[in-house]
Amino acid sequence: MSLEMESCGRGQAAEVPRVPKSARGKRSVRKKEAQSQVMCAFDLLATVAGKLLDEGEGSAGAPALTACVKDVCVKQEHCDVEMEHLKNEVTDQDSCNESAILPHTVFQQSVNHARNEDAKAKSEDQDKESSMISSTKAELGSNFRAIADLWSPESVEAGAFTGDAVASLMPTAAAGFHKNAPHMYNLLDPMDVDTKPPPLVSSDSTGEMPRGLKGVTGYSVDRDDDGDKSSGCTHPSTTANRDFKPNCIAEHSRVRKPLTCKYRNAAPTRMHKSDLSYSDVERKPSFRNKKMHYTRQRTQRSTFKRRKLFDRHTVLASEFGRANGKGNTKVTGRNSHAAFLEKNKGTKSMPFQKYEGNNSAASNDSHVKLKIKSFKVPELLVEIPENATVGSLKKTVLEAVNAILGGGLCVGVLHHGKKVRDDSKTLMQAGIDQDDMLDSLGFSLEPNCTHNPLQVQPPEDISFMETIDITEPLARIAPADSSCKHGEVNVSHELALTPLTMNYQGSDHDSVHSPDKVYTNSRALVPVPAADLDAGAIVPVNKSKRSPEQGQRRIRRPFSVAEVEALVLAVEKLGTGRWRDVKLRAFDNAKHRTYVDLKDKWKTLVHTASISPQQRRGEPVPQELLDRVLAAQAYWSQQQAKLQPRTPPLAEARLLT
DNA sequence: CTTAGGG
DNA sequence: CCCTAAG
Repeated sequence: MSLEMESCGRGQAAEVPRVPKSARGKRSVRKKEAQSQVMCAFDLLATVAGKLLDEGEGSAGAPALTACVKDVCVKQEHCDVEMEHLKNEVTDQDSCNESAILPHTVFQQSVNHARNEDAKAKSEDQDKESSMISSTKAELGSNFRAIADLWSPESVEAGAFTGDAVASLMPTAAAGFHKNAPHMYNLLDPMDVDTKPPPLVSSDSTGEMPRGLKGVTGYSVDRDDDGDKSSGCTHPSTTANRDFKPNCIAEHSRVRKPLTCKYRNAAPTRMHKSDLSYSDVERKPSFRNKKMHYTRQRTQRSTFKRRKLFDRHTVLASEFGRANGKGNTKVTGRNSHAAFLEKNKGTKSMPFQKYEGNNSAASNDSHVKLKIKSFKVPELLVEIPENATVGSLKKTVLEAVNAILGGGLCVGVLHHGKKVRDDSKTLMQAGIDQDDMLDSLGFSLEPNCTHNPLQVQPPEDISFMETIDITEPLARIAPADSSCKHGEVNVSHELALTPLTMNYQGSDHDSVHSPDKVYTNSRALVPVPAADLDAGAIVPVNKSKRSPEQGQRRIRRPFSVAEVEALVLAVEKLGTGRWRDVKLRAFDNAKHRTYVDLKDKWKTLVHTASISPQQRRGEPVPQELLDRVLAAQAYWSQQQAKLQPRTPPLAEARLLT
């Protein structure tokens, strides 16, 4: 076994609960929404906890923060995905799972369509696997979501899952940031259904740039078009699937509609307080968040093509462990090794501890404190190259776990109870051999990876990365292609998460809930700024004046090169005046990143491209991209100008005639 | 809600 | 990123 270093390119991020700001202005509304979100979050957690308690699922003895590898085995091809169903369904599974799965299902379909015959067989396998993964995630998701939200609110959203499904079907793309381009996940091409005609160029009605553009700007539209549209299928810069036309996408939208409706209609059920579950919450978007994602409205009312059914309903987690951005977002050895991923499933058991709220003094203060001692993730199937490094092992496991919890966690490796910090060491060098894996290897879930081992990645995009970072799933496919040269390690273990302590209040949706505190006791775990909690929690209806709660400024999330690349691609095609479309097209899955953000980013990009490299700061953006930024900016500005002077294309055409 | 711009 | 004015 030799190794290859791989840093854990992922950090957790918890996003400060925030109501989509698009609805700026109406603070009162925002407040209310946040409030609702918090309430729901707590209700959920409470529900989950309650269920578990009822089923006496507590494994008091589970040592927190550690996991044991119970089983290691080498397998051939794909992992056997055992779809062991969760035993403790926390709630209305049907609707819950369904909603969680839909996205993938749809995605897969389109992806498969896109694939070529020769890839068909493989595709099916993968498809199957993805499917299972999706299901698994859905299941786990429904059960863990509430908790997971504590760490990573966004990643739990449907969008996050979607990415994986697609990713697993993706060919092993070349290295480079492209691979992560978010647009690749957007199979749903707004352009295909968008009724809004392109603003500038008539020939652009199909979302294509005028041919002439090529000459003018120097960038190829074709590349963009094909690569982009076939997104989930191929690397944008790859010419491979050029011929592939995104028809499936359009279909997609259509297909989605019914599903969406289904989902929406599934809301009606009854449900008691005790029944209140995640799904329940989900079904009440209106209640939780009146202003759904901005992309929603238009969509819903117009074509239903969107599938954004969930809103973020988290408010507990907060940002933490933010890497200071800057250059450390790079994942090394990214494409170097193939192998990976997981399969997991299993039952989850979360030992809870319930104890009366001491301060229940407050009259009807029905607080209930729940202490989650640990989480158990029964089975995780991990595939790693024989020459995997500790780092890659961590990453792999992390990814598997993230897949379950939705991200926001880091994985630590313990050997004989001792933390193995050097990620660059090979398992062997670290003294871990096959035999060891059976009994002396352990994993720990760490909320924050600020220490060297697990490289820190700015919380950045949990959701974004989650969705666009197809690296992982991709990797997983590789082995298959290479006829699985690598051994597959089937690791079955328990993962104990740091305990969580929080207060939870009854689920009176109409009342104000105010979690006292949410925290985990492990160092560095999601420190929740009081503000955040207060934000959603306390919404003094009368306190007209300051409500800084809400005011929390969103955490800063530097755009990664991948994002920039996606942005550039989208703008090249759509122009600079259609941010909403750009958003939909390239950042549909990035819950954060509003179109305003994109617009702002573009603004800065243009600026950045104009200044000398020395003056630039932050993660350096490839000059190539900057050049494209300028080209696109120039081009679209020109178009803009053209239209301005009351020179309708037609008129011009006539003139020419 | 979206855009466009200034802060 | 935030905030606003406009559409």
